[in-house]
Amino acid sequence: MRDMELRHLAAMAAVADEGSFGRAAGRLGYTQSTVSQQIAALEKAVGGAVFDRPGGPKPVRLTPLGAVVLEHARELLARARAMTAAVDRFRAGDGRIDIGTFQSVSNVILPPIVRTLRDEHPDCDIRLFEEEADTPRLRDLDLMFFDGRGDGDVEHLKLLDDPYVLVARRGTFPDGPVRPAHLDGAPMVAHPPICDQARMERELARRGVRPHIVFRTAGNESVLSMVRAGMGSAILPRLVVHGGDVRADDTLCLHELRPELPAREIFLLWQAGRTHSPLATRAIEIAVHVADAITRSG
Amino acid sequence: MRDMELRHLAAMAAVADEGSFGRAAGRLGYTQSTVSQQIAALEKAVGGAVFDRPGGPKPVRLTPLGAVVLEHARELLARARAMTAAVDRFRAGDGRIDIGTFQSVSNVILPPIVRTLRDEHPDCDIRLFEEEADTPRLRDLDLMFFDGRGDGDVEHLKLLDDPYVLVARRGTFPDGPVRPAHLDGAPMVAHPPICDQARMERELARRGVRPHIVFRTAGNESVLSMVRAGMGSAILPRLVVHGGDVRADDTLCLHELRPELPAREIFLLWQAGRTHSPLATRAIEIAVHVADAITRSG
DNA sequence: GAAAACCATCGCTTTCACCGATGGAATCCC
DNA sequence: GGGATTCCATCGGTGAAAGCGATGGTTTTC
Repeated sequence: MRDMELRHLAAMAAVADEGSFGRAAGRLGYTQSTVSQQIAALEKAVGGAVFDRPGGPKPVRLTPLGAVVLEHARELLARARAMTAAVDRFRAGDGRIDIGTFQSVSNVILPPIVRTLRDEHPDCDIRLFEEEADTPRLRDLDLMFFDGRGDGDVEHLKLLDDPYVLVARRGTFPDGPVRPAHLDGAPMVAHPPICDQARMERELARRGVRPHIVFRTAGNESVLSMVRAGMGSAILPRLVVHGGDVRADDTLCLHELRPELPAREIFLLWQAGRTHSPLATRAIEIAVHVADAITRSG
Repeated sequence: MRDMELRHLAAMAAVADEGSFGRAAGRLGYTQSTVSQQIAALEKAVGGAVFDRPGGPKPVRLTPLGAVVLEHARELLARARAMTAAVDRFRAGDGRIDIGTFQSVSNVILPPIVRTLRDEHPDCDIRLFEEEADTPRLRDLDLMFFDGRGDGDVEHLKLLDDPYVLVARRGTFPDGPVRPAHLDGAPMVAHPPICDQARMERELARRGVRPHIVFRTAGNESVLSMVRAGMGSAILPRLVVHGGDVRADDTLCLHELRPELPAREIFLLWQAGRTHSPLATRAIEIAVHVADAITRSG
């Protein structure tokens, strides 16, 4: 089996189609003698003649063994063609891409990326994974959005700074910037202390600001609802309140923080040393572009 | 696609399984450097890396392109294995055989042949074709039984002489041999004048014997029934009356012909120059053996 | 820092794929 | 029948490349 070659099988199929070594050679771009040798090699590999050669102008004819071989050969060749087609599609940018994400990115950054990818590659297969763990399984993903550099064998590309803003029920603070120090002891709603939330809280603490966290939830909407309900204020990355519905909400008020807190940084991560698919490469380009647009419009 | 080789795909699959070029080489019986070059060749063929090599003791890892390629490669390799398995089975004698036959052979010669073949090759696929035309389609058959040499590009092997006997209603003729001359003008039932029947009738005519054919039918049983019913006698090859039911039938009487008519000759035919399958070769051997046994017992 | 595991690369030899030309065999056509 | 035609097999030659062994560079492990 090791000494069977697709080339030989292709030659055999051509000969069977044409009924002649010479014509098959013409079709394949070989010499007649080459086809003759290819068939001879194939016959040595399978251990018997696959064609009867009547000699003279009569067409060659499959032997019973040849019929068995050809039946499988055609399937093999079809599979080989399917493979090159799949490779070509892959190289053109179709195929599958697995992207890890989290809420802010899912809501704001990812939709235009997905739309652009699907516009450019209608047949591509985009799978999104919104992981909840602190350090998700980058192992099985092509790309992952994350608000940190990641650790281990991970390469990162910084997409944008996502500055923290204060979201409060209107009237809680005077309009305009708020000093973080004013939040000391204030009731606050917050995300769980994972990812950048933890870093941000450490930064507050470093400045001696210890807000009173009255409720933690991972749901952005839940946080905002609690703020609306008067449960407390919230320090949120701007992307979280990016949607028009928050800015247009009269019961809520956005305040810049002065002096500002170090912004949450959003990165695109991938396993170090991994070769990207064309689709992934393109996704990275688009992500950078989208992030720039958001930063400029921010 | 032409420059993809099964060898390379096998190497790739082994590397993917083992996670290491060196171990894959060991499994395949190659050197590490050879596997390295095989993968390099494959990567040139598909136009991109199929493995990421982290370097050091870390296992190599499929690239996205590699995943696409491997998926198809495994199918190709499975098909290739299926092909060698099919070829091996064929060489062992399994497979299909198409045999053309006619009534006497179907009744007497073929059953022991089929039984022996099926005993030796339980998985073989024996297809029988009882053609009615005078010169049937040998083209699509592996072997054909026929009471003549055939014409055109046909090779023949004589199996046996099948002498003609006279079948008459008991009492029509005195027991013992009958002279053909006594049949001149006698009422007779006969097969249609095809195949050897025509030759036999010409031979009778050559001897000046012109029986009165009162009925022709292709069915052996019909001929015998008509003889039983007293419609006339019949000159039949001995194989036709080979069954015990005829000899044991008190209403019928078998007479030798003296001087005897030239026997019908039964041949095994096949298309000239065709390579036989092992199954066909074996079938020929068995046919010769069975024919000898019949001749000896006849 | 030494050792170990791993893959790429470089000569080198040998195999073999392919070509062009030639020869033998069967058929077709006058 | 004999020449022309249409086949495929084979031979010698050339160039590519498959495989090997040895070497070197890289990364991890201890």
